[in-house]
Amino acid sequence: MAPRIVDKEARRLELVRAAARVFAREGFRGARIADVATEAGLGKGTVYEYFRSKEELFFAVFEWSSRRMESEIAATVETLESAGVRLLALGREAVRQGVENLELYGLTLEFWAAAGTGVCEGRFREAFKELYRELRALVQGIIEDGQARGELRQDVPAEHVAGTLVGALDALVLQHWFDRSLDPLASAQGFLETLIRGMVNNNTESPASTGDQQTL
Amino acid sequence: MAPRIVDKEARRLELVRAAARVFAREGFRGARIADVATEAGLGKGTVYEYFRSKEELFFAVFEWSSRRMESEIAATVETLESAGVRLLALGREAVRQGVENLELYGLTLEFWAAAGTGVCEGRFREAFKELYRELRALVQGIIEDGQARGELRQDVPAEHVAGTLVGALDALVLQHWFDRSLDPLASAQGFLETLIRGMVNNNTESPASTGDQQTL
Amino acid sequence: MAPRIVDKEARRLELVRAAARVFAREGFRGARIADVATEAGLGKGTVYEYFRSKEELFFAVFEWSSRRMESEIAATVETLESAGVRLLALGREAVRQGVENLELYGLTLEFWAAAGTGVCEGRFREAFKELYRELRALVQGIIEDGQARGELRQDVPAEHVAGTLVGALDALVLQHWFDRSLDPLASAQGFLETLIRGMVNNNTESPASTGDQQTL
Amino acid sequence: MAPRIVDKEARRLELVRAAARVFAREGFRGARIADVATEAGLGKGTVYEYFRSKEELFFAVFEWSSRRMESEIAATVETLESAGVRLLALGREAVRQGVENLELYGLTLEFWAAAGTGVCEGRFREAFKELYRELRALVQGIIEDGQARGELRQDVPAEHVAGTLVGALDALVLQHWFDRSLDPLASAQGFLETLIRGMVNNNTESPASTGDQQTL
DNA sequence: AATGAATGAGGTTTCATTCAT
DNA sequence: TATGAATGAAACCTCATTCAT
Repeated sequence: MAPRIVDKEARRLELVRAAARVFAREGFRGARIADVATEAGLGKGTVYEYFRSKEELFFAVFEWSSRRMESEIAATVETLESAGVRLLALGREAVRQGVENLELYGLTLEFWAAAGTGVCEGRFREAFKELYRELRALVQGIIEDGQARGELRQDVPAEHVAGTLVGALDALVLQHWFDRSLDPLASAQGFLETLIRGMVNNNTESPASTGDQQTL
Repeated sequence: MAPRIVDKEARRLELVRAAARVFAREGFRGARIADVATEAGLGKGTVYEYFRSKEELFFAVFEWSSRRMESEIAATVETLESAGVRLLALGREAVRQGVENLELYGLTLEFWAAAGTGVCEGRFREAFKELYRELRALVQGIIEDGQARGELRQDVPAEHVAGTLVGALDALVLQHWFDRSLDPLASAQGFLETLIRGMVNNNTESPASTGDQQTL
Repeated sequence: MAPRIVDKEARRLELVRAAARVFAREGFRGARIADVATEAGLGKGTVYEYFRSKEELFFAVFEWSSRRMESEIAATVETLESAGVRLLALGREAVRQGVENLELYGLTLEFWAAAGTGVCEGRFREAFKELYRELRALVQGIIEDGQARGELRQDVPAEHVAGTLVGALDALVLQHWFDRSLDPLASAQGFLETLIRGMVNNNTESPASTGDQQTL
Repeated sequence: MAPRIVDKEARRLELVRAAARVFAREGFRGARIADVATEAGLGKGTVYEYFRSKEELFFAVFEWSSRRMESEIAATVETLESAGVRLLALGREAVRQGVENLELYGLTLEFWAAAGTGVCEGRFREAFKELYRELRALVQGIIEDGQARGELRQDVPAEHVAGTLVGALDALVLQHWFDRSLDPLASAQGFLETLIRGMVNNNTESPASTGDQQTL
């Protein structure tokens, strides 16, 4: 009665991960469905049992990776208290993720391009809009929290700083991608300490002390 | 015969500009040589009189646009004095360029992707490495200048701040690309003011006063 | 065990009927085995328990439908006497069949194509040769019977008229298939009356009188 | 200035003729674009310079062949006078065309199938509707002309006879396609003489005399 | 007996590039 | 120098068929 027993959900995930590696390596254009199938140890046709098209698969990779990224970052700052500490932790985590999965960073560039002019343009753009909105909200929340606690100055434009900060961390990994001699973790640390110094309420208290408590 | 040389150069530029529009609109993958030819009002074969291949043409567009971008930014900060003012001006200019040529912003995404995994990967990566190196040097120079003048604190990690700042400005336009409701100019301004506040030497002197002198 | 055999036969027929609907709707090329399985409420693999291949299934549909068609037509003329009446009845029945099962008429077109250039070409051609031979023989028998009874002229070329008549009825449904505003029953009736008028022995006796006895 | 000089119209026709041969031989499904290209002595890609798709090419073949068929038939009956003679001539020509180009007859079967359930269904159906409408009108005109001249009986249902006759001729070639031992020309002749005998006004005058004057 | 997951052969189509004019 | 007709490599995707359960 029953056909071959497989966990379709698990196999789908396998395919997404295999596709992530191939897309990262070859780009959307350069990746062939056959490559993905081979990478997953399956037949070409099988890919189409799980994804309607190459675009669909690509988007699934995007969702998988952005969801993972977001939740890991959110988890990082969950338990901390001081806004300064949380921002530093967030920055470190964002950069760490990029650097530690550098072989997958090409994916981000492909996703951006897809959102720009490429495949499923609208869909990707919408998803990125939402993703960045959430990331900004996370950072903005930390800043506003710090303002409420009296830790940060009231005149810090939380929304603007949040938006720029989110982008800045992205961009650090980007530059590291181009130039491996750069140390994005150090840059994030140095930069954030400076930025935080511009945000803390009591300027006589060195913000560096906040940072010093962090183990890098 | 001599004027022919001028013509060739001019026509080459025409082609680069036409290609820029098409690549921005359709992406590298989606753009067809025939489209570029049509956009330039020329025959398909003619493109190959000026560029060996699609990749070559794409790279020419990259060089043309990045060179233009860089020189415009450099020009902006050339004549100013105070580091704070110069940084604000640079930020505004970088963002302004992106926003005012938003229809060409897709190009940047395509270039990144090309450097990531795509066409001429190595060549693009090398070029971006150099480009970002120069932009960082520009900003780093401004900061170090400010430190030398006593305007900025000695403990500001110029290199790290420079790297992150350059990326942050890029990223503001990126987010605007995804979400037009964001105002990258305002974000840049608010963010820079905060950052500069963390860099200036005499904390009793509000850095906002520096910013206030700027007409946005 | 014994009832199993009945089940198998019944299920095979179910599949043939389901396939008939799908092939008629989608054509041989457009029909997928999966569609047939779904239409029959069975699993895809099950189809292969009953038919070696898509072609085999297609041919089974042909045999089922042509056998049914032929026997229904033969039954119609079995009990009648006069050649004119029998020809009119046969014509009406042939057209009625086509029109009443118009949703299956696509099958005929597919079968013809299969016999022409397509799948199992030889097999279909042979089967059609036999089918038309039998239909012609049926009509030819009616005519020759009429001649033997003195009802029809001796100089009517029975074989030629039979062949053409058989085809003509087919073709009426074909035209109706293309243009629903045509009334193939009326055409068959009007045409047959004219043709019969050319065949009856005593031209003073109106063949229409023969037709008038028919209820349309 | 000028590229390779070719007569695009002529080459298009070459391709249509090559495609006709291949489609007739292999059917729409079995024919590969590569086959057509080879048959025309061109490269695969070239086919797509002239036809947007396989379907488009197929339809072009249909238009070419049906237009040719129609005009040849129309030309045949143009100069004749008597309705009987014209009908005999038309029948002979219709059959002759089919038989003399028997290697292309598979096309007709493919076209019918395409109109039934296949490719471009609607388009083909519409085209066939129009084609048959015109052929019927041609025959109907001949009959009505004969009625006006007093040659044919007033009570002949011109429209119904025309429709059936057109189809009958089609069907004769179809049967010949299945069974080469049949002589469709003889059948057409014998059938038409009988039919005409049922249509002529003065039954004392044998319609066969009309037919006898024809050289078969 | 029944199923449906897996498979890969095969064909359409696109488009960068060439080259005769 | 400019052109665009010709080309064929390359890749997506479909779906008949198999076979483990």
